[in-house]
Amino acid sequence: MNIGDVATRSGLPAKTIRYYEDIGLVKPLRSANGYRMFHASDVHKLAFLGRARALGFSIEDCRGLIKLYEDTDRESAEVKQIAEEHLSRIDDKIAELIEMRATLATLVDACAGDHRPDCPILADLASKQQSLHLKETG
Amino acid sequence: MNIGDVATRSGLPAKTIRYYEDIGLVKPLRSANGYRMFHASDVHKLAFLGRARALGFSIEDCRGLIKLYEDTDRESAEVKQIAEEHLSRIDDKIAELIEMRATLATLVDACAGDHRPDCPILADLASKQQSLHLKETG
DNA sequence: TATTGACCTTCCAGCAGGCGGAACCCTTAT
DNA sequence: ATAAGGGTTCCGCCTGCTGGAAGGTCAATA
Repeated sequence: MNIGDVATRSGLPAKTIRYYEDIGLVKPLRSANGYRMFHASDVHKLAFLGRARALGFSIEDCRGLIKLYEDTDRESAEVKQIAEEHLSRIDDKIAELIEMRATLATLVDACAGDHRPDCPILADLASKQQSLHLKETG
Repeated sequence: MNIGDVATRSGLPAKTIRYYEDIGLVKPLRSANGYRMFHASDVHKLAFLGRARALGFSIEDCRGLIKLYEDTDRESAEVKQIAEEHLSRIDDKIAELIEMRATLATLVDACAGDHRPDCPILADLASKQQSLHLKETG
């Protein structure tokens, strides 16, 4: 089947599928006119990739997951490890964003947001000495 | 003052400072030997940028914030608006990550993670036709 | 004076993970 | 014959830097 069909069925843009071929995630054959020819299993694989990417797995993670997926003898521990590492990265990212959010929310709340020029947000950015959110540890 | 000093005092790598000059965030003069010459105010500005970046503001946000910072007649409402928009983006990102985390945590919990090949994580990625497809079809 | 070694300079390449567009080819319908 | 709607490659752009090569400059030392 052609790339357009595969795009529709897998839910990935054709551009992305070409890119995935570029980086070796899929290897479609070519027909006489140069068009990529995909198998049904490629649609499956691409949808798998789409879902893994939607869960935030990196391309390299995906490469590993695909490999494990295609190896029916793999140990589930290997998969779980990749997932747990990713989970941990997500947790770190969430923690980082929550801290950012707290600092920023404090500043936003402190700012009148009216016609006057006085602004605690800029004041804080300009001089961390009087920060409203200093880290006590670290 | 030379770029090395500025890097030390502002806390930004020299590479980053050169990049910031490239994109017009700072405009140091040049001495006879071609070295960049920074004012004390540049150190201040770069530290400002570093803190804004640490709060997750984009470079374009920073450009706006710097401009507002240097305009003593600006209305705090303008600053607050930029900050609130950013806060909203942070909230969206946090929500997205928390949802990802929940899905992934469920899968990780369901996976034995032992020597056996059976893995709910891969099973889910391989055939979850409906849930992650909803945003495109509905 | 020559030579380190630490500075500084520019430019080129690359990271993730693609997106947008140009320029062109293939197929089918009208 | 032509137009629409596939497909192809290639190139550059996005964010926000980071690393490295090749070379100029400066202060200190042997």
